[in-house]
Amino acid sequence: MGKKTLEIKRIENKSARQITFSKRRNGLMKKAMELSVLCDAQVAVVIFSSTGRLFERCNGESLDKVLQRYWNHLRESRTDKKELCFEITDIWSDAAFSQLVKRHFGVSELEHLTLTDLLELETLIHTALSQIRSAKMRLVMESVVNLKKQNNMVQFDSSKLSECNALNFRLLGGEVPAYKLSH
Amino acid sequence: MGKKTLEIKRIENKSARQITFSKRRNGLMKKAMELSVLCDAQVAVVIFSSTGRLFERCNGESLDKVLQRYWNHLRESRTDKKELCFEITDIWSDAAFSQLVKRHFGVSELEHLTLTDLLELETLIHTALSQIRSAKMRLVMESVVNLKKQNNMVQFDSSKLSECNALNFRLLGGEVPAYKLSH
DNA sequence: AGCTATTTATAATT
DNA sequence: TAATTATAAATAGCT
Repeated sequence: MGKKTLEIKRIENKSARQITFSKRRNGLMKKAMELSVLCDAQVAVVIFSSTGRLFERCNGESLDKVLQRYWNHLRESRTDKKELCFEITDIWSDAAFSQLVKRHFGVSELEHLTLTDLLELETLIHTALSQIRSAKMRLVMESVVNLKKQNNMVQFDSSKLSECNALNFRLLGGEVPAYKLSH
Repeated sequence: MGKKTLEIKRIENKSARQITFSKRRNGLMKKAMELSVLCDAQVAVVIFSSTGRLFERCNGESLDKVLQRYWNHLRESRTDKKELCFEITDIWSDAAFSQLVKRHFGVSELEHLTLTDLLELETLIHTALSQIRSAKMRLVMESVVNLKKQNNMVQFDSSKLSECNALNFRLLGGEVPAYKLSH
């Protein structure tokens, strides 16, 4: 499509490659737009240049939304594989969690969250998790100190606290801490 | 690009639209491939037809990987916004969490996870969270029963357990449960 | 960034 | 549904 047929292989000349990249990138984006309009389709294009620059294009809805749809598509096609050792639970059955989402994003359906929302949500969850763990750790440490003082009573509750802490570590893949509560 | 210039607007005739979709989709995918090879770029195309069918194409690496890169790109460009009320913490600073990832996916760097991995990870986290919460709840309930029996001692530890439980609910957006431990 | 000779993509048709 | 053809669009090489 030019004065000579161009063989489809990496253009070695750097500036020629840069020019071709710019021209063809525009062409691709235009065609993506045309396809979406003509055929009433959702089209998303993500391009990273060799220098790491990001270019994105999407019709109508945001790229987030299309990729969210892709994401859900993956999730659905994956559920029958049942690769996980845990049972798959519906996260929306957890009232506290859905309240978190509702408070932060004002929606109650996962489908209404965009990729950006999910990123934020992910950060929130991780932050909450680590805050919970460190706070819990602090409380347990305090308990250790206090229990050592009152060593002979309250055995039941110290074992419960210990159990509770160990559970966290097991579920999240860590080891039970060395300073086990004595009983 | 045909016998007549086609106006870029939705093709109303359904079968004509279907034919154009098929042709132009192939054309777009071909151009995406050419761009990636000629210019050494990563190109990902995601198309949903009006009937909901998914078509995807990506050069070399998997689509997952490119979208993962897009994902990371979003994450990076978002951190300076500081929209969150929580401080943003690096999830990899949490040893227990990184062990979970290492055990399940065999990698220790977030960048090596694909979208599919992240989906699995997300499920794992949610499952772990709800298991922790329900287990914790059960332990607290047991404690209530036992503490009521031994009502006059162990005040310190019952308040700690209560505090620990309340913390969970606050961080994760729920309400502190009604059955507060007495002290 | 523009120009133009060609190649490529594709709309209409079969 | 696949193949053909006439034409529009994209673009390689230059400037």
